[in-house]
Amino acid sequence: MTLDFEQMLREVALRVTRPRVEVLSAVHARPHADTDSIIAAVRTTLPTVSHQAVYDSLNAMTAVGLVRRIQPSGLVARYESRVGDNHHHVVCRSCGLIADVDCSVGEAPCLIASDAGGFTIDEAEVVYWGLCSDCSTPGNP
Amino acid sequence: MTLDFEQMLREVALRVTRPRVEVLSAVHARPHADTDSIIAAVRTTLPTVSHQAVYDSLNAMTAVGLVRRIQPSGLVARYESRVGDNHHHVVCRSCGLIADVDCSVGEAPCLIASDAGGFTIDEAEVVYWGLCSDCSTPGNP
DNA sequence: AGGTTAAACTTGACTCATTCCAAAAAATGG
DNA sequence: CCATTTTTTGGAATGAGTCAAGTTTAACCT
Repeated sequence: MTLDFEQMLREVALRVTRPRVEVLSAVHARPHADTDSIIAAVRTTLPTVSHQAVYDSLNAMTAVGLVRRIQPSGLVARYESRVGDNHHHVVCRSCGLIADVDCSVGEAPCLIASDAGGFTIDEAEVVYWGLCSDCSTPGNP
Repeated sequence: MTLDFEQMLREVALRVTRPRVEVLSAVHARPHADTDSIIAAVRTTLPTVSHQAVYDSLNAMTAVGLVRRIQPSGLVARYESRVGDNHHHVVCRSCGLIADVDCSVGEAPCLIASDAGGFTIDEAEVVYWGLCSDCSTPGNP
């Protein structure tokens, strides 16, 4: 499995380093994890990584589109490996759980290709807010 | 004009204080302003307000729906007075300029009433990313 | 009106995610 | 395998936002 990730890094012209491989692996293993969780996960196999190396890796991989950063209002940044498609997210207001949602209105790109107010739009980001099934069960405020 | 804002505060059962009136006025005067700008604006007429009072006012007014907080990924919180309708925002990747966009796909609530993956959704938040007309002019990266 | 009380405000310290920095280490390319 | 360039390290810094103790004030009551 490690080879997979090395390959993916090379394909986007990023140098292959242990921290990057482990970070990429961690993001694949736990979708929607925040930076702290990823640092913790990486340290189980690579105990000495600095938090900075993880931040750098995540930024570099986000920049080339290997991973995707999601950051709903008021929450810390989270990362996922599902990239390239056009899915969105549901966030639980109570516990912060995030789940994927496929684009439901309109077709694939979910994007206004035209410009609005002179803006040239290249991405539409949708966040749905609500309660997950656990939190909407009677008894949880 | 001051009376207007006092009235609005009373209608939502918030105590009428100078800081609140001035904050509300500032949010109306400059849509999409961030907290710092609002603090600065309020201090032109009320030089001694603490930043905490402004934060508190904004939180209280956001909680009752008198103002709306918007917080695109990576940017600081911004506030606007246009509430109750269902408009969204375009954000310029280059300069951070924000403009309003009316709901364009689907009808008014822009909301999946059904539940996705067990979630009970109550709000759909859409952010369009791109470049404003100034920043997409040749010459600006 | 004047007193009472709960809500707001002030001040200043503090948190915490994220970034900056300079030196040390490691990964490619020749 | 060595030189060059990029990463990683470790620690300090930044900055939006929050917390808490004590004081002030708006709103309610008679």
